[in-house]
Amino acid sequence: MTTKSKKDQVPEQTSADFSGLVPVSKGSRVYLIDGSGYIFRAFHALPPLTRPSDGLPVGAVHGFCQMLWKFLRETKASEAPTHMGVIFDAGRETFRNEIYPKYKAQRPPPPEELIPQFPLIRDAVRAFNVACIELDGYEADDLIATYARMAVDVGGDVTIVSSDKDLMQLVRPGVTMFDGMKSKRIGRDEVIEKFGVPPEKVVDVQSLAGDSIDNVPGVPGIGIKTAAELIAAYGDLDSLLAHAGEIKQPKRREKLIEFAEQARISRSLVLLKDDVVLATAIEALGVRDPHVDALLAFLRAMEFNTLTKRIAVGLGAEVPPPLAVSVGASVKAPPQQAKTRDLETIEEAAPVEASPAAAVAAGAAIARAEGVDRSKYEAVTTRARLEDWICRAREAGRVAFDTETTDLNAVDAELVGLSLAIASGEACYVPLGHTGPSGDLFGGEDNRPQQLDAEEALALLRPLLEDPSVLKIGQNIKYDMLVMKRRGIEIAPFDDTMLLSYALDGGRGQHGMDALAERHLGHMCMTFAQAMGHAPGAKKSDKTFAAMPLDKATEYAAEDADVTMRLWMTLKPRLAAEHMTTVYETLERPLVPVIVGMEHAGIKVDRDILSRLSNTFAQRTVRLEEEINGLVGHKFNLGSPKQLGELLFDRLKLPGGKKTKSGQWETRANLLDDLAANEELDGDARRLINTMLEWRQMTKLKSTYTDALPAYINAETGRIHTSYALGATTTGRLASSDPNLQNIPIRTKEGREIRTAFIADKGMKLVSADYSQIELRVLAHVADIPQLKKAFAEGLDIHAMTASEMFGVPIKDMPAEVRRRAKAINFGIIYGISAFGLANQLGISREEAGDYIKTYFQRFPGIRDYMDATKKQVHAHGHVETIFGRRIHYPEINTKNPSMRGFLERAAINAPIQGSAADIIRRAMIRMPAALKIAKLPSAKMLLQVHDELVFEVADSDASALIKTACRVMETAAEPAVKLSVPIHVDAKAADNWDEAH
DNA sequence: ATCGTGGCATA
DNA sequence: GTATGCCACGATG
Repeated sequence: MTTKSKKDQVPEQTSADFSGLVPVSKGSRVYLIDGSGYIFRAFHALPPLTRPSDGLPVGAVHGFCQMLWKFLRETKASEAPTHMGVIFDAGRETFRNEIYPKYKAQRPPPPEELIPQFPLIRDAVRAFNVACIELDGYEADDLIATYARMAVDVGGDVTIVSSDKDLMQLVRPGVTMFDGMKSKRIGRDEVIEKFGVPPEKVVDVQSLAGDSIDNVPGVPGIGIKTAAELIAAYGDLDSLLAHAGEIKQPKRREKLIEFAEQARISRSLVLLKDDVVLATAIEALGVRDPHVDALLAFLRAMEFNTLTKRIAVGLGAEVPPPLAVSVGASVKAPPQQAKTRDLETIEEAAPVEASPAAAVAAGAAIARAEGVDRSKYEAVTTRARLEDWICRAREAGRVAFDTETTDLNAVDAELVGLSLAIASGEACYVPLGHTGPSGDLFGGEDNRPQQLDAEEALALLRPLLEDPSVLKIGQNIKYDMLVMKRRGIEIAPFDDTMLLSYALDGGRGQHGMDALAERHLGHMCMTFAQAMGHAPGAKKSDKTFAAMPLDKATEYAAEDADVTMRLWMTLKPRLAAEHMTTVYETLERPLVPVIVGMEHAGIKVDRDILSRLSNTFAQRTVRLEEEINGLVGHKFNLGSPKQLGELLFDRLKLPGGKKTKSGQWETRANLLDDLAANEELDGDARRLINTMLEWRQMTKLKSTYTDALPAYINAETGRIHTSYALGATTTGRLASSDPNLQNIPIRTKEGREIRTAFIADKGMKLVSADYSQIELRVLAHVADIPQLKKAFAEGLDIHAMTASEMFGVPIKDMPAEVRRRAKAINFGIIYGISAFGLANQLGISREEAGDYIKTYFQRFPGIRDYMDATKKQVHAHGHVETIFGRRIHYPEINTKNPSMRGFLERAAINAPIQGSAADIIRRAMIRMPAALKIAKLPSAKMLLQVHDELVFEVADSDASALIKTACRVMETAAEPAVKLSVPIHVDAKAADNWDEAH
């Protein structure tokens, strides 16, 4: 086993021992590569390139890989670097924006094609096994300055690979720059040539000259030439400004006096910070050999055929076979050499079929090679052992991570322990908060098992969890991110096996770990009950993870991390092979931190309002109950549909009774409504039914909402923190639970009262922004229905238009009933209409409903075409797609059971419509935090999503600005990936509570 | 305690 | 007719 041999080389485990870390000392040759510079150059200097199979833009990734490979080869041969790192800018906002808000403010956002390539390029760096470094709040240049200083301090030799003039201030003895494009060293002389002053005065010159690209103001009218002249004459900026009055030229003198402060601000912007507190130690930059398999798999997945071969040959590795190629993948990069062409031809000739691609097979094979052996897991209880695991995670560049807590609800959960896995079968558990076997109030303390102090362990783990060069892999990592966020740790970068499965296999089953382990690894995970069964504690409620003995906890927890790592190895390669990278990278993964923020924020709820409503509902319930008992003459359980059905249809022999499939009398509200409308009924029976309906409404509102919600108010925050499931629905919608805040009543007056309990904090407003008719608009677009598109373009009442088109009634003074029918039909269309369902909905005969549908199809023939095409597609391929490429599978679609098939066909018709709408709001949500930041709305927080509605909380004074930004983001969310052929409209309103805001 | 069923809240 | 989650009941273990 690799673990063993590695450990064998390290006889002692002490806190100072970081196997794999290489200290920097005299003679070290440290290479710091300006990653962002590389990216932009790769992007702009090279022609655009898209991945043949799915059109994902990958030009910058390709150029970057090419440049990095060339650089690695050349320097390895000539200069033998000892340390190397690629350093990236982390985000738009840095500490410089605090000094000067306009810094880099006018810089346009990166081109759309470049955005999905940023994470891929980081993946590439990791695959090359080069340290991949970034830090929130700092520019790459500051990190480079810091590493350079550290290296020089101990006598190392630094090369900064960049041609950015902003880095020239760092040149000094021991530090040179290298322009990879021109293959030219930049030393002291070259800096003097560029700036007219030596490197140590570059900052002074830049402070005067400013920089229009970065929006560094400088002093107007002074460029590099003049600045250099002045600095040469006066020595430095401060002396110059002190003696500004002595300057001969009047214009120059006045400007220097007037803009002295601006020059000083400019200096603080230009001066690089060389004492950043780093997340990645410089020792971790030690040069390592590439991960050959990972690198080649990555290049294959990107479909860089020539580059894959070139690098495979360069590494002396076997050229991996190409991935399974789909129909559209015949376009290949032209071969560059005769020799390459031969290889290409051989590859083309090789049989390529729909079987799993080589990378996929390889990943799955490793994941399954050895069965899960719980006895091999380690319980980590010493600092030294934890440091060893962290170190190995760093070396591997990735780690599966899982937390164990006291509660399934992440905002209430207390951390009990966490597990790590570095490779298949290599996993450990770090207990932190176990109470021990007799976990009662009195004896618990003494029985606490020996374990690391939580604070100490987290302090060691934080740099790993936040290390941009180590990928953290989780299963439903949203949960772990929330738990860690509450301890001040932001996990990044990450992958989520649940979301990988969701993107790949939506509709093919559940995406929980147990289901995935069984499906992909043939492994049955230990259940919580199994592990817990061995713990003492009479009451179920006592059985939290904290009480579990360490041996069982280790088996259970480490297995989770092990299985997660194996699932990642199985699923991640499929992403590229099955062309789901764009879906995962643009619709799934980026949503996780957004949801984490929303769940963390929660929404304020007024306990008193709910309690008052509960009382009102209780009183009304009692009165209704008395009335019903009086009418019936004896007591029965009103909440039992069985008893009610027997009363109405067996004893009172009321007409129109229908049975459910289990033989019970049906007593749904719909049916009771019809029953009450029946002329044959006497007054008492009618009163009974109507009272019963009212009783049901009252008890529903009370039990599901006003009684249940207060229990969810978090004691610390006073707010309700719902949980959003990201992989629960087949269509791409989110699901809300614990509590479900996506089904808070709105239709009835009494129900809507409940919404008044959802309030904004003091000095704040709630803003609700909702898409108008989003699904019908999507339908108009995907089915290409001219009348619908025209109606939306003109802002007409869409249901009235439908009614007018179908029944020939003028829109003006249209009877409400006519419009209601048209509305029902419109919804029916979205749901994959059937005469049976429409008849049910409208309370008309099946024949009449069938006629409506016929008329509808005559007036809008495109709808029938769309439905037929969708059915054809799903039968032929077993899946349908949203407009953004999300796939929804229907593996059972060809079932012989006709009613089942009908159901699946309707679901398949609905899925692209509901799913595309879900994707649109996902895109809006993903963009929202950055948009709020740019719009300078730090008080605004997104709190809730209700399928076509987003709820925000914002300072009173910013409400109207938020409405503007939120609407813009939501209305343009489909772009630029898809330009809809209908306008998208969003309504938004601010108020003190959710009822008034909606 | 846990499960299936009926019923009902939302988009 | 689509997509969810939660409640109470009543039968099961």
